[in-house]
Amino acid sequence: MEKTVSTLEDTAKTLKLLGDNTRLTIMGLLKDGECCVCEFVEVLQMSQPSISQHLRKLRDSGLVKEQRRGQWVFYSINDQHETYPVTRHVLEQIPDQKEKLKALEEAGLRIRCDL
Amino acid sequence: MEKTVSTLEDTAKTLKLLGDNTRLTIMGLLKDGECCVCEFVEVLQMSQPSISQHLRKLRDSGLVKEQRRGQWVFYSINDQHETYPVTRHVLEQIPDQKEKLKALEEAGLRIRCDL
DNA sequence: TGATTATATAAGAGTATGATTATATAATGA
DNA sequence: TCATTATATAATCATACTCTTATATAATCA
Repeated sequence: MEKTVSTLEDTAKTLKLLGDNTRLTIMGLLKDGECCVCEFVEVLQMSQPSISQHLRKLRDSGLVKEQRRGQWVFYSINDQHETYPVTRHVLEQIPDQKEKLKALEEAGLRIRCDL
Repeated sequence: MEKTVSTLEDTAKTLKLLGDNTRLTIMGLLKDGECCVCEFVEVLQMSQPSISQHLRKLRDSGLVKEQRRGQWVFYSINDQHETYPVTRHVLEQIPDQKEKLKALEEAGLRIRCDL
């Protein structure tokens, strides 16, 4: 039970970022591990630039980390972020997004990159 | 430990509302009990219409309730709201706003309405 | 090297947001 | 009833947001 109180301003900033269906879904997908951009595009059925722009906001704020592996860029949740406790709790309160990834996997579209 | 999972959309809507410094401060003030509009105006040092508009958003979404008592309108947190668990957790993670109300009280500006 | 795949960035349009100013409504009290 | 106090609403404006389209960058592979 961590009592890491963040500033009100930092918290508001994080909540604003999470307060968008697309970004909240992205974070929900990342809850179970990393994903690469094309997976978000596939799951969310949105244009690649739109996804990239959302990811940039999440990355700029530090909520997610990115790591390039070959031609892919993988994103993951930054659990070192100041407001991570709030983020994690939020992600525990929304419906699990795992099935969406499972559907991807069954369609053979899941990226398994072991570079 | 309630596991009331709300829809992702409802959660995003709530987070968006909380993701604003003014509204998050308002909710933080309400955490310790009801407040009336003029108290928010005083504490936040913002114009009355601006505060009213933020309160309307919070009320329209159901995050807060309003109750008129005489010439004052008191607002309080609606703990029956679908996404209340997330809201409460968020409010537990931000710095306490009690001192601001205490300052009001000491200045004789706190409304004690017993209608 | 050139073609392909994955991702990022830039520019533009349409919409939403949040503040201000002015005004309306509601309750109180002389 | 009229003036005052508290609050809500409407109109306006500047800014921020999110999407689309077009293009740039980066890595891979033939």
